[in-house]
Amino acid sequence: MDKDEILKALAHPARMDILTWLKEPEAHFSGQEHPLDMGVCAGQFERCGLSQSTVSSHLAVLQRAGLVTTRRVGQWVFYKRNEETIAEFLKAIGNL
Amino acid sequence: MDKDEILKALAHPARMDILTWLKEPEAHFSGQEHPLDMGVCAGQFERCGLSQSTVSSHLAVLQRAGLVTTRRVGQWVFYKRNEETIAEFLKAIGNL
DNA sequence: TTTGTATATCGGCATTTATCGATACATATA
DNA sequence: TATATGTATCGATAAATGCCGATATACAAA
Repeated sequence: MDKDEILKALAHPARMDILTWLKEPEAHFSGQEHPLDMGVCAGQFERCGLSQSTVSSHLAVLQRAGLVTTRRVGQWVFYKRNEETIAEFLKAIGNL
Repeated sequence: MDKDEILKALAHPARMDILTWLKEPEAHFSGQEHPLDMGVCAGQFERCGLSQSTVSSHLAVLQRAGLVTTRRVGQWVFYKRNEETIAEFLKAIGNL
């Protein structure tokens, strides 16, 4: 758990949005073709208004920081929050 | 309380260090000439290894984000944590 | 094998950030 | 007033970040 890397990852509104959306997949990605318990398909996040390549890059930042996990299924990559790391981070930042 | 601005402010190790040091002034700035309840003198933070101008810039970022308050006394400027804003931020980030 | 779809990576560009030394500004003191 | 000290701002430069379109890669299906 690299706190500095996590803070840098959170310091962008699009990435914060993605993490927040992922907290309630049913509320934000109900239209997804695949079952939501597999995670949320990368392409779904293009709703933030950025290009596919930019979104992919933001997702990579979140993953490198350990804030999300990914799972490839066929041609798709599904994203989920990594609640363990997030909880660990929150505990650490809690006594800021 | 601008959460995004605060996250950006926190996303630099030197600024995190400064905020952390300010949490326990007695532990980190006991050598200061002035009483610590006035705050910590700007120059004290040069111990992070950066130049005076760079440190001043980092302090300005923290202040703009509302994370610290300043008070000029004579030729010195004293810094204190802004616990209200920090608490508000922690509450907001708490349900990340 | 060819085509189509989803995602990642690459190259390029613009913007932002970090950093420093030099200088300006504020205040205290001689 | 002149000088010294602490802090902020300026100008320059390098590095990092964000963004896009184009291309590459992974996989599925025809």
